[in-house]
Amino acid sequence: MEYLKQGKDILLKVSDLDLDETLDCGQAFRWERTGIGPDCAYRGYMLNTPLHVAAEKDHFRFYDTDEETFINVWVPYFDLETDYSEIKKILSEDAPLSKACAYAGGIRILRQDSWEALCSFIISQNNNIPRIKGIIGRLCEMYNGFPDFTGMKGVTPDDLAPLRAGFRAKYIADCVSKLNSGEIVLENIKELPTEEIRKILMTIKGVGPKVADCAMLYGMYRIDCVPMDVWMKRVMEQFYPEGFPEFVLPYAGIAQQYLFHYMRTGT
DNA sequence: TTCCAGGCGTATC
DNA sequence: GATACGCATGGA
Repeated sequence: MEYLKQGKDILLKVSDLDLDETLDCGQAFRWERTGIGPDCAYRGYMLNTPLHVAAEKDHFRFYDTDEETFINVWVPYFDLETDYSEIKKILSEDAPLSKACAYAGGIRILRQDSWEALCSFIISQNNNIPRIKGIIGRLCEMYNGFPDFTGMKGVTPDDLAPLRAGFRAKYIADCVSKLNSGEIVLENIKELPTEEIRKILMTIKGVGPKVADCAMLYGMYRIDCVPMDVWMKRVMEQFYPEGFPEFVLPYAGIAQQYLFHYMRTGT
């Protein structure tokens, strides 16, 4: 990974990054493609830090981005200091994973904010991606940006009716309540063993194993977590009835992302 | 009209 | 602990 400043923009050179594969593969819901066809560009946010990013010939252009924001926000968000070539090399020892990596090798795991990821994946349950985006979009309209949970203190399901989140409104309210009371402190539990974090997150109404694993994988960078949705269950039944091979386990969450995308959009 | 969507809570055995 | 069923909403 290397970058240079060009006027107000930052130009990034990095391998193993495809904006479509990374920003539009169901791990984050606040990115909109602005480019037409091969002219690939996105606008979106990490919490309330905006970004307009475009893929150009041999680099990515981060429009109107100062160096401090780039280093502190976007380098970790896009996981730019992780060598995905090396990880793919390891994973490709396995046949199905080799295909999945070749199919969409530009996927990266986005290191999102823990609260934003938790809230987003509570909304994601039994839901489709366009509607998830709609609900989160209305949440941001309601609070003039993605709210911090402290800004939602005392919120009731009725208050959230304009989101049209359906039965998920009461889950969001319970999550907000537990975070504001201090019953759960995300910054603290981040450091605990994965199993303990999962158990704590699952005390929130509407957070089961799948949502908890998404919150950990995307919001706490626990890349050993494998969110088991309907697609991954099919993958596991079909290719890994005995579970992943041992050498995959440390990167199982990343493997999951390649396989999930391959299963959903590939052949 | 019916079915389904990156699940989960609840009831029941 | 395993298995069925309802759940809000909206698009196909």
